[in-house]
Amino acid sequence: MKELPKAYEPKHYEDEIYKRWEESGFFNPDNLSGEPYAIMMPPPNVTGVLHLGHALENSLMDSMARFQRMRGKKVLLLPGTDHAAVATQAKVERLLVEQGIKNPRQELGREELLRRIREFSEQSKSTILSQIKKMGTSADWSRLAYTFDEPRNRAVNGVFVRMYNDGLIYRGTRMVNWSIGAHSVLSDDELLWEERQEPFYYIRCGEFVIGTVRPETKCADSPLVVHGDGEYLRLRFTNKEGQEDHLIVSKNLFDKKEQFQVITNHLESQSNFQVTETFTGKELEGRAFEYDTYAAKRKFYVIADEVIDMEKGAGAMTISSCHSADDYDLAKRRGLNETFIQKIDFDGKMTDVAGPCIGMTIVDARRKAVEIMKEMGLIVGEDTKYVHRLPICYRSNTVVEPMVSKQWFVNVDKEIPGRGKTLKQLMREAVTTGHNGDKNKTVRITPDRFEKGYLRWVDNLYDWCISRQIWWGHQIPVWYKGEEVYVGIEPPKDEEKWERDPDTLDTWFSSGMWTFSTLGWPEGGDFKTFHPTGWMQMGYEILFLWMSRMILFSTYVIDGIPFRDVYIHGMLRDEMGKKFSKSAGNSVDPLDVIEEFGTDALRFSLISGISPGNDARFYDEKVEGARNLVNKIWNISRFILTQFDPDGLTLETDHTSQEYTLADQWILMRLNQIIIEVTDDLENFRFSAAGEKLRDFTWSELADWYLEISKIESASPADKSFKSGILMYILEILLKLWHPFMPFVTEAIYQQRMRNSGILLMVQPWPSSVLHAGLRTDKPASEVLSEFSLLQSIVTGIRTIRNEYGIEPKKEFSIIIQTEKYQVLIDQYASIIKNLAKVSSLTITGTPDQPKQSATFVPGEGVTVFVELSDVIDVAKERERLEKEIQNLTAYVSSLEKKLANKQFVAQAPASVVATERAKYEEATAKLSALEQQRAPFSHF
RNA sequence: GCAUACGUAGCUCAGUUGGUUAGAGCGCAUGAUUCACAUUCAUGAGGUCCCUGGUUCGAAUCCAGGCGUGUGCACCA
Repeated sequence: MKELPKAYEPKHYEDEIYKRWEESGFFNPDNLSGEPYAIMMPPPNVTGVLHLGHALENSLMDSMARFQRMRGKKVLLLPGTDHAAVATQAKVERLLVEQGIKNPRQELGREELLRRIREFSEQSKSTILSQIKKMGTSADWSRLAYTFDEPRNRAVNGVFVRMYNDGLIYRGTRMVNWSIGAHSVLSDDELLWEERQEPFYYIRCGEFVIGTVRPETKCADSPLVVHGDGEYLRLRFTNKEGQEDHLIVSKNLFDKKEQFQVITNHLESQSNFQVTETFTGKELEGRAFEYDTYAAKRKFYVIADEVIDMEKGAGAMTISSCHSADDYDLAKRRGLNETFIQKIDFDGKMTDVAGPCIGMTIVDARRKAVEIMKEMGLIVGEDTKYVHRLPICYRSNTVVEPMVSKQWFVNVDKEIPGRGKTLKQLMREAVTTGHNGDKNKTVRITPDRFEKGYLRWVDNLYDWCISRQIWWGHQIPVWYKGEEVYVGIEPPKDEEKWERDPDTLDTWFSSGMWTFSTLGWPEGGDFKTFHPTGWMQMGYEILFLWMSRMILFSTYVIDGIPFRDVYIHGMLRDEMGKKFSKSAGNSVDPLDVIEEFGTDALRFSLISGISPGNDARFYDEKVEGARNLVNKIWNISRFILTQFDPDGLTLETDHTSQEYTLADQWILMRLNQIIIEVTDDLENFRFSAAGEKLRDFTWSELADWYLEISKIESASPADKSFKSGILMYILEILLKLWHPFMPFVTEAIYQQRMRNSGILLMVQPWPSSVLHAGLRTDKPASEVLSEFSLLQSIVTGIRTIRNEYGIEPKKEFSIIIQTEKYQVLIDQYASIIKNLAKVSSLTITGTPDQPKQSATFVPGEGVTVFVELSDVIDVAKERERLEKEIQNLTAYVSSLEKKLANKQFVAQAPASVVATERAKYEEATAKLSALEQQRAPFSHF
């Protein structure tokens, strides 16, 4: 075997290996056989760059894909990107503005702007895709999809038309969320809520006092609304000018001294408010008066309605039907048609009802309106500590305004013709009873606690607003000619006479079909083979945005579920637990990490120490640890491949049971257990647990013990040749087990092992849990394991004493092991003990004599070890050491004694538990008495 | 307000249906270096499993209450 470098250098292998995998064709399931198994890559934004979240997702999905592929499945990991409608258009528009194009939509027009966005995203697409390749993702690039390409457009239009014909899609005027930054409507689920402190103004309106954080909208409000059962007070006071004045406020506000103080202070009219009249809201209803707003003189009248919350503000409000969801509902309900006055336009500018504020932005208008109202004496109070939450556009990061507009919606509550169910019910069924009550068509969510949240979300769902006033996206397949409406996949015949709806569809409308639109639906082929997909993973933040829509479309369109399993992962945070973000300056570029530590190290550090649905921290030390592990695997392999003969005996054919040493049997049994456990963990998505078990086996058992022992047990050429067979066997399995986690290093080693013969590890069969037929032993596994563990205890016990007495490592000493039961065993493996513990002479005796000047320990029942220390023995120290051990053991024994003396325990606990406890007790007692015997001589000192 | 998750060693976290003298990695301490690996090895110190009560023969684990932290939803004149 040729020389291998001392340390694994990822850079020398990764790109080359990836190329080989790609060229092999095994990323493409057409070249694989077996049961189909598909994983759809959650498509990253086409304009995005790889971040840690992608890195985590790629690690997870690729580990799963590789595991399933090795298990003999026909695995399709389908890659793709998302056109991310609003986000992308907003991003490109921002860039264009920076380049001096003030209003890109106006200046460039639809076609040209689309061309620019397309150009930008095509360029960007290759970046993210090549970055995904760096992660080692074993995706089938020949099936690369894009949410905004032709096949996906056909699917989107087809589904839209079908839903329209089923009456599930309708057009209506509604209060919607308007993002001024994105210049588009958003669905409820696209809002982020941000807490802000903004002044809350008490404004007079005639004698009435209303409260608001939006004084700029108080230019054209009417009527004034009070609660019918609310109590209101008319207060008399002396104003700044020293004149008598009146205000009507809710009793609630007046009684809340701290709140009312805001008004008192403002009017500089301390404590001389006198209640002159009291009314209920009903009594006030119908009053009419004229009053000046900051913009114009207006007529007001009073109505009473239960929408008013007496606990809030002043217990009275005026209506802004076009700019508040509650007001809109109220106005609709009460038929207050004259209140639909638009004060803010879709660019976020004040309209011509705003008087002095016409054309101003909301922020400017607010400042100006307050200024004017202050001069007019309309502002009677200002609560500067008011905190409320504002909806923010998740894409453009600007405040979202409630606005009234005509939009397209998906009706989630309408019964689907011929199905007897609503979309809501379909979404519910898929995770509860199974689609159409079929248990085999159930989406299983891991961890299952997210199921509750999902169901609650489904139950509270309102119609989904799917139209967007942007150009970058699937244009709605609807044409208008006067009052006529045409909806179809193909344009109407005399197309030029029709006008197409300029709006596009919500990006989630297309990504919701991702599991089947990517498979050529409705044409078939791949769709038939791979749907429903096997596994999907995503962060909990897009559970509602994406998962729910995939379930909606799958169940409605293709009458099935989109995937059998969905694994929800948490978010990655920095060392301090903060979110990664560019603005916080803590972002980590996965490519930098790969450059420094290698892809395998990055992948393993992302996957270990995490649990589904919970956030995890990511920091350098974690990657360093993973890098060290990668290197350890490299060196284990280097040792085996360079020190032993790869072409010698094989375990499969040349080994017979008698030749196996205890260590051989032990490591093979442990390996067998690890195969079973790791397979089970991966089948149940316990990536972290699987990784930890493998790490522990690889490092603490294989490297630290078995490889060390194999050096000792390979003294003769025959023994060495025998060992080679075992080591090659273990190495091959080890590489396979590690492959899903660390595809590059394992493949690199495998290529060395196979002498670059072109055989790829990535398609080798996953190790089976059955012990190799070559290993036959009369001993049960438990006996092998416990015997080996005794040897380990003897070795570590000696090392401990050596350390405690500060004996130089080079100094060899003699030990005596007193045992009846294990004489043969210890004698047989004396050389291991001597080598690993650096012991020059080892005597085994059956007689319980204690040599003088020695330290003692009991590694297990029936064995006592004496370490001869002659001149270095420190009697006091030795006595103390033994004393401490005995104390520990005594406490342990007595706790077991108590347990076993408990009749209820013996009677009620399962027999196996009682037996285990009894065995523990017996062993501990035996150890204890052995130790006490050793202490006796010391007690004289 | 409602919901949900979390609270275990100095730090980051495991601990799968109740049965361990409660674990790992990192960090720390002591010592080792030609012989696969200092990206290494050996050894060690370090825990009121947030608190209180309950269920049970038995609780880090189940239940109730409390405290603390995070997140989602709701409210949003």
